[in-house]
Amino acid sequence: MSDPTRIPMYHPEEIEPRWQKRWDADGLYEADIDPDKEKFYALTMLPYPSGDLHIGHWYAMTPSDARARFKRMQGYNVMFPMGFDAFGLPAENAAIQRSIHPKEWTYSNIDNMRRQLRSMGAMFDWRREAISADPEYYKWTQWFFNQFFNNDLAYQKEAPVDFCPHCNTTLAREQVQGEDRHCERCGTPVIKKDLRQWFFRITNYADELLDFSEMDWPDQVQTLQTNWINRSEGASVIFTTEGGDELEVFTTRPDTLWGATFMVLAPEHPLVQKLTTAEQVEAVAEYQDQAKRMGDIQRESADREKTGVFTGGYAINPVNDERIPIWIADYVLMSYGTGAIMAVPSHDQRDFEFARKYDLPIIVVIQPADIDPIVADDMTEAIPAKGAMVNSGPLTGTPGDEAFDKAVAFLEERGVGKRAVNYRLRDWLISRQRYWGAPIPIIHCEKCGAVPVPDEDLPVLLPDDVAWRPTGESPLKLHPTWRHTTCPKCGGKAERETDTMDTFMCSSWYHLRYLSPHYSEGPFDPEEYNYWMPVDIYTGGIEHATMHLIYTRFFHKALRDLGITRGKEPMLQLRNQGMVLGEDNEKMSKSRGNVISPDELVAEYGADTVRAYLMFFARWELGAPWNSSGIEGSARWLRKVWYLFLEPADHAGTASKDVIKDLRRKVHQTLKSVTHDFETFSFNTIVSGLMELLNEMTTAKAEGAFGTDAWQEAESIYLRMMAPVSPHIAEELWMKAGYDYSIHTQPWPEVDEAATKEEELTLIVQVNGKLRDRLTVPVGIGEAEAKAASLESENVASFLEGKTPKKVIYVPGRLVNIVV
RNA sequence: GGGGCAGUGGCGGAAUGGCAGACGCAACGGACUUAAAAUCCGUCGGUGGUAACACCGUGUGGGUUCGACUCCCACCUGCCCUACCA
Repeated sequence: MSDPTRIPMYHPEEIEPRWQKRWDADGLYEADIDPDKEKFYALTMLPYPSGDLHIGHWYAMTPSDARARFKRMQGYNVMFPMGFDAFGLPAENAAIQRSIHPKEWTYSNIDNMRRQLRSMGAMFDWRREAISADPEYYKWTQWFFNQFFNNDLAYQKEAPVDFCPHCNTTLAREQVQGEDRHCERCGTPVIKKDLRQWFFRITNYADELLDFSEMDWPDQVQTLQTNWINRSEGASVIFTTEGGDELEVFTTRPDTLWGATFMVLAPEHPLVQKLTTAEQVEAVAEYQDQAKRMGDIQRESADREKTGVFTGGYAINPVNDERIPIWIADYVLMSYGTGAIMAVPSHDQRDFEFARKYDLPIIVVIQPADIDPIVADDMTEAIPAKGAMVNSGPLTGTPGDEAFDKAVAFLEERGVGKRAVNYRLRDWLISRQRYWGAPIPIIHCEKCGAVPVPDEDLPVLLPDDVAWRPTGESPLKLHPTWRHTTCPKCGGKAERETDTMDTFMCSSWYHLRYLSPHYSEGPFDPEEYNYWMPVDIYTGGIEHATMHLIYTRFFHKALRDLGITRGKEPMLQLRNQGMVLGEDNEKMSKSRGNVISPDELVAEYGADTVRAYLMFFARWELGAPWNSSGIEGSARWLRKVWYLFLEPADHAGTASKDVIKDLRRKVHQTLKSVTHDFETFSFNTIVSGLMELLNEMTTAKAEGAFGTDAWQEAESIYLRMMAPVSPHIAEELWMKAGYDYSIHTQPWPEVDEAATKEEELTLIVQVNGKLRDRLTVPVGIGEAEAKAASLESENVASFLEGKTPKKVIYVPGRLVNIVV
């Protein structure tokens, strides 16, 4: 088909850099405020500068870019920025391994990745690039800390916190993962340490974070966040120890209060020492030691047999004044609720196991209607089902559906408890004992306490000359001079906070820095904010559901309450891509040797082919294993497109009216579906639709359509449809065809609805729902006509076997179903 | 233990409740070529049949419906999240 002597061959390696240079020089993708145009802020998660852009980045960003381009052609003023999340543990760990300064390592990686990102041919507006490790960026990260500190959203607290012994730093609860409770970054199981750390009051926003009503976010992310926050409704109840101390517990089952036969405290509970009697001191101390040694990993495995020790102390059950023993056991966690529970063995499985093991009394107080009368001594497991209250003093007989409310009312009347809500969400621990992060802008003064560095003194610069090897202490503490300063309040001798901030703090607001990355009057230029915010579409991986995506929502809401941002949510729409696995169907990793390098692919096929394949080869939200021969299909597609439009045809202009009509129909039908698929993120069917149209156009060309008006229309529409997918070849062919520069500033083509209409349709004829015949009939066929034609079909007759149809169902334009 | 997602040819996948398997990859047969690559034409879910065609077929079992890959219920398998959460 191709004759290289007549037309140039398709050489992406020549075309792509040429257009990238031209677009760059022309500022084609620079997005500025334009009050006459509707704005569209398209955001994709910024990469970590870990060295190389991997195929996962391309997979995430290419469709995001294509859709941003599509929106632009639709007439929106589209901003699509890019930057680097440059602080944090991985950069530092890698730097340690290689003995290079983290700064040097990070910034040389950024240079490399910026080059790789440019090779994608994406419409990033590089003027808006933001790098979180730049002082002009982290100045404002620190400023936000001050805002939080000054408004009681940041506080310091000594607490048992998660500590990664490999990374030598504390972690937020969200950054501890999996059954073995390992570090999100390095995979090492964490340990608990008692440390004084900085926290943000994200729990103030727990309820608001559960409200997704004004967002178009995937259900899955909403569910993950909802489960993570884990709101539970119940009651807080005040028990009193015999020593007169109040012992508050949280329960979701106030209706079982009369069945509480003992209490259990976490071994670390502050009241334990006071409660313990002389006889029990030794046993309690030993158990506490043991619990401390064991750590959370073993403690929290539910299948382990329950253990515990009696303190010797007693409490009074406030609903019936019963005297019940107080135990300690490691199945009660200090980090949830109040670190103390009332134990109702009859209706809670854990309490049941514990009671059986230590021979504690079991009293049945709930009798579900559909279960035989429960006898405590015969129970083999707890009965957690709701039901009518029994053995419950004045509330005995209360039906199951009223039990909760009545019990709470009873508590409130007596003044011993109240309705309460508890969350699993913990406050966000942001202190890190590492070097490569934004210093927490606090000065500790003996007289004045923790004093924020005045805003005008920001940024607190990270010193370069630091021994940044991790020791478990902040490296900044080891710097000879850095920490020594004077108190901004009293002028006395004082010391800087030496911990740095969690890098998730930097990434919680980067979408705001893109608005005006060099603005010096504030974190962002309000004028830019007013025009561009909120983010219209945010794309990225779902692994951030309970980390970045919850932090950034909190950040926005907290800032809104401080008058800095506006609106309920920062990102209106979210879509998550899946993962590209290795060809062996395993996660890509260097150790497995199954990593696919985008640089090599670009060198071999060109960026346009890689882009097209990434959009085509899987359902975007699911991902799939890589297939290195599959990409040949996309390469073939682009080659075919190239020759389709450039290679002259025999019999040009001789096409019949029918060929022209069919061509226009297919073009406009494809335009309709491609437009729809861009809107709905169905990227794979965009490419398959274009491939299908190519096949049809190849036939039409052979039938003489080349050179006709309809052909020219088809070409113009085809190139514009493919421009978001493969921007370089589209531009090249567009210019070769003699249209105006640039294809990427052209309007999205309009569907000619009339042209999409079929004249004939295939009428499906079914007998009892089974396909028996296909009839070609005119589109305007009436019901009676269609039914009659179907009944006349010979195939149908053979299946009717002379029986009379009971019913004939007609679906206009589709089918006739004959029921016998 | 709790929650979520997924299950369609050898593979990736397509299908507003209405022709299952579009499009592509791989494979096979053929054309072109000294040859290979590239390109082009054709076949390509299973069983039976020379064929026309018939029957079966979207993880399993039920249900709703004239009609189910699609909706509902239960289950199986895989992946992900979460977990003594009181």
